[in-house]
Formats: sequence, structure tokens, C-alpha cells
Amino acid sequence: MADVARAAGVSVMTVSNVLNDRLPVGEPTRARVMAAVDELGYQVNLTARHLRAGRTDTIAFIAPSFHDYFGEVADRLALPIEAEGRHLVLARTAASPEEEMEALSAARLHLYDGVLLSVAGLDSDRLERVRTAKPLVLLGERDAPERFDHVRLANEEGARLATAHMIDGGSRRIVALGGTIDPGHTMSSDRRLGWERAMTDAGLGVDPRYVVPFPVYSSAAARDALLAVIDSGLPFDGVFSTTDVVALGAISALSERGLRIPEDVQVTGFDNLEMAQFVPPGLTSVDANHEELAEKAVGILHRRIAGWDGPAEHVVIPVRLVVRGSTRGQA
Amino acid sequence: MADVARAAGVSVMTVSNVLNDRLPVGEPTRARVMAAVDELGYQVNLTARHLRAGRTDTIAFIAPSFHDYFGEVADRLALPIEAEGRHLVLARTAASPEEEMEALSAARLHLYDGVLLSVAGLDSDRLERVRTAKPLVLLGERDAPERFDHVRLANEEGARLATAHMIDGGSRRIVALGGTIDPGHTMSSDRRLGWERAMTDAGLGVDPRYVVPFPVYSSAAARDALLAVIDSGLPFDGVFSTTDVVALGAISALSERGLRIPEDVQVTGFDNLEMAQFVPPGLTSVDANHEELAEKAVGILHRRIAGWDGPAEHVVIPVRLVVRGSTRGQA
DNA sequence: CTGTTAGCGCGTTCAA
DNA sequence: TTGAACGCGCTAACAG
Repeated sequence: MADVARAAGVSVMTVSNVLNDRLPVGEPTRARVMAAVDELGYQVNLTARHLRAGRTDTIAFIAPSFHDYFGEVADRLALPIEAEGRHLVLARTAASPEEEMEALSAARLHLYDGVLLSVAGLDSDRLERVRTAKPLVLLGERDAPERFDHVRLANEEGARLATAHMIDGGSRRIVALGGTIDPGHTMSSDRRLGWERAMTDAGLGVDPRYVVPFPVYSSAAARDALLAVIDSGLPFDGVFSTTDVVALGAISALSERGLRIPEDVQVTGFDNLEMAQFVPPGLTSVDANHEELAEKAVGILHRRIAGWDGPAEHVVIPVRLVVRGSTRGQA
Repeated sequence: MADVARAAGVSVMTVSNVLNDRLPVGEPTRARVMAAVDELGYQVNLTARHLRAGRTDTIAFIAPSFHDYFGEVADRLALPIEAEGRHLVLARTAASPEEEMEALSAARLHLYDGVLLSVAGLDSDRLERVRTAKPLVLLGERDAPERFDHVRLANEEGARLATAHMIDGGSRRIVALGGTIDPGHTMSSDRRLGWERAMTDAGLGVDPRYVVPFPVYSSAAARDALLAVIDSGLPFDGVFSTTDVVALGAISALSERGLRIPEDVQVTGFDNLEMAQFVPPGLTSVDANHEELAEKAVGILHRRIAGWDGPAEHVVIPVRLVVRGSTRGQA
């Protein structure tokens, strides 16, 4: 910037004023400055600007990975953020356990004006240790310290809807694929709870053999788990899948064993990812309402950044069932 | 930091030295400093550190969206980047055409030590205008100015492999779904070219009616396009899809019209996304070799950041066909 | 081992 | 309308 000023025969402040349209600058001066800028290929140093300004106009979304669900959510989050003139960047929570959530270090969080943090893959210990002076909104389906703003889905209700819908369609023995019986609230236990409630409401027993947990929510793990169930001979005629990615694994397993969807087995997912529309015969799924989720979470964050200082908000986003070919019956 | 120094009764440099393990610091002093740090909840300001250091130890991957292909690639890119002790962040090229690639402004690129830029969705004009002093490596399947380092896939060869494989399996009339007849090299025209070569090699004619272009590579667009083909009565027994996402749309359309895969119609994709393994009957796809792609692209970028100054590299990553249930015949 | 000085590049504040 | 001084928070280099 000093170089530009020298080349144009003005002070650095005049350059700054020209570039930011701040104070009025004489037309001939402005022209000389712009010429010098072009000549030298000058570009502002945003790092310096950020230091000076004390803000970066950037919000980070931090999630365990960039795949599937997180990618789709991120694209949604971008809209309200960009609408406010800020930027969105994504970062991963450190993959290596050694690094102890490097991406979550207080210092790194400091690089952004605010942070949207997915709680997936973070245990309560880690969450408890997250410290930051900057605004932070949690996103996701597990219990977290009360002090944080937190936006999550109506997991139990969504799971209940999906399961009840399969019961309406004639299923009586429904596997809760990816469900767990954790204490406290996690995505898998909340959704299992909804499944349980639907079964109970319908007067069907809750048999623990139908709760099939696995460690990681991948299609591969889901597929293997359901293959094992099929091969064990346990009879079932419905699969409530904890997520769409899990449902895809289930569909793969059923197809491999020659079971027809929905004739032999109904299947539901959760999240309503884009692929749910296209995987034959169309996956009935609980719509995670990414639009409203993004709107709410980003809204809270923007208010916090603006200095709002109310008590921590805990928002539950309503969900709805989207019925497709993988189930019988009506919505 | 000054506050910490005051509280500990030392100079700011000592605080800095303690925090960075730079110069040796006496044990009692160090203890007092750490106590003050804890007390005050102090955290380094990375913005200031970056300004001072002239680098951010951060690499950006900039792509049109965070979905599907880009999310999977990003997760791969993270590995070699983190292995070198740097951080990866993702940013989107501005969605709104008005904003004129805000994310690509030279100033923003300056925030990172280096940039991996997906050329998808950027026309040559925009690419031509990209200026940055910082190292930048292009990723993706279209022509770009020679002056850039560029890593892309063996698109034509991959498409040829996939198409030839379907011909081996008995298909004679193969739709190039998402193919185009652009001048120059784009993803869709290169892949269409490979399809064409396989057809020609096999002595099958190349009928332009079998090239089905559409504007955006979504499953929805692909589905609609293939439905139109089916309903037009044009006979076909194979679908070479430009991407896996396109293939998913094709599978959806075929299923909706009651056509069996692979008995009535063989289908191939390109990218070998994770879902390709799970969508029944398993999608035969050209493996985009994300691992090698990431290795090469990040390798070049790291060398550039280290100051290496060779001529622009243009790397083509070899691909291979992964055969699954959506086609007959052997690999 | 610890402190002082200086400057990374910008923009706010005040003076001219 | 333009310029000079100052400091955002940090660390390299040197002095003590």
C-alpha cells in the first residue's frame, strides 16, 4: 500500500480512502491511485484489515467431515450467511485423536466472527472443554452444556412419525437400524425412542433384538449390520433407519438378499438428503428441514455477533415425513 | 497478551516465548505466566500472528458447492494437508452471479498460503481473470490457462473404458447422458469423446441423438432428461452417465419406467462416489482416484508454498473401472 | 534467561 | 480534500 501511495504521489491514507470509498477523494487523485493499483497489481491484505478491524466477517461451520449430510447442511447455511454479507468457511474437527480437536482450539475459533459447530462426533467431555469468547451455536442431535445456544431436530417425533407410518402400512416387526439405548440424549437414542413410542402406541411389543446399533453411521456399517440380521433369521418387515446414509446401506443389504422394497420390507430414512428422491423406489424419509435449521442457527449467530446477550437458546426444529416408494400407505 | 505479561510481572516477549516454547524460559517464570494465562483466559490472536508471520498455515479448497463430489474430494484433500501440519478450509464460489466470484477475489485468496480451486462452474473468462500472488492449483475437467498448475482426470479414457465395458456386456445403443459436443475440453465433452471412441472402436455408429446434454449435473436434471428419451421411443440398452450423480438420476428414471438394470439397460457412472457401492444393483463407475488426485494436487501446492518455481504442471490422473451390478460382463 | 525495539499492513483519529 | 501519527496483537532480532 505504501508502494502504491508512493507511485501515485499521495499518502497511504488516500489510497485507503480510494479503495474503500470512505472519505471523498478528488477525481484526478483517485484516477492516479487506481492507475498505480493496476500497475503494481496491488491487493489489500485482508489479514491486516481483519486485525485492524477486530473482525473477519467470516463464519465457520465445523463438522466431523465434509460428506453427505454435512455438505448438504453447509450449502444451506451459506445462504443466510451470505445474505448478511458475511462469508462461510468449512473446517473439519481434527481427524487424528492425537490432535485433540485442533480445529476447535480457542485460538482457531478466534479467527472467525462466529462459529457453527456440529456436535456430531463430539462427546460431552470435549464439548465441555470448548471455550471461546466468540459467539458459537451448536448444531446437532445430542445433549450439550446448557450454556450454549443449540439448534436441533425433533428427533423423537420424526422417528415416531416414520415408524407409525410403516405400521400403518402393515409392518409389525420393525428393525431400528442404528438405534442405541444410550443414557441421555444422542441422535441414535432419541430416534430409537421415537421408534419405541410408535411401537408401543400401536400396541406392538418392543423387542430389544430389533435395536441394531453400530459404531459409525456409514452405509457400509449399516449394510453389514442388516445382512447379519437377515442371516440370523430374525423375522422383520420394516427397517427404521437412523439416517438416510444408513437407509442406503439397508437398501443395499435387502437388495442383495433378494428382499423387495416395500413389498417384503418397508424402509424409512432420516434427513431427506437429495439422494433419497432418486434411490429406487424412492426413500421415505423424515425431512430434516435444513432450510429452517439454517435460518434459525444463523439467525441466532448473527444476533450474538451483533452483541445480543440473551440467555442461551435451545431450539427444536419441527420435522415432517416425506413419503416415497419405500413404504406403503399414505403420509 | 500485555495483560498477561502485567499479571505475571514479565514482559510480553516472555509470554510469547512461554506460549511458543521458543527461547528457554525459567521454570518459575513459566509457571507464573501459565497461571496468568489460565486466570485471564487468554488466547493468542491468530490474526495478529498471521499478519506478523506473513502466512496462515491454511489452504483453501474452493468449489461451487459443498455437495457430493466436492465433499468427498475435500475429505481426501484434508489428509495430505493435515499431514504437513497445515489446515484446510472450504469456501464456495459465490452462488449469485452478481457477486462475481467474491470468494475468488484476489484479496480473499490472499488469506491463505495456497488455494486449490475447482474449475467446475467457472468459464474460461473467469479463470483468465483469476489473479493471485499466492500459489494456486486448479482441479477439474476443463481447459484452463496454461499458466496454472492443473490436475485433472483421464476423462476420455475413463469414459471409453466404461462404454467399452458395456459393449462387451452386449449393449449396442448407448446413451451418453450429460454428454455435450462443446468445442474445447470440458468434462462433458471429454467424457462424450471417450464414449464416442468406444463406439467407433467397436464398429458401432455414433448417432447424435444418443448424446443427451443438460445444463446442470443434478440427479433431477438427469432423471428428467432420460425420462424424455425413454418416452420419445428412441431405443437404447445402455446409459453412460457423465457422473455418478447423473447415473443416480438415470437409475431413478429407468426404475420408474420399469426397465431392469442391467437386464434391459446397463448403466455406468463416473467418480465412484461412496453411494455407488450401495445403490442397487451397485453402480459400475469410473474410479476418479481421489487419493492420487489429492496427493498430487496438494503435493504441487506444498512445493509452491515452499518456494519452488518450476513451470506450471499439468497432471492427468489415471482412472480405472470398478465393475458392479449395473453392468454385465467382466472388468 | 529476560527485556526493548521495531514493524507486519491496515484504518481511525486528528490536524492541516 | 489530504496527510501524519498511532495502534490493532504479535514475534524476530538484538541488547542486557
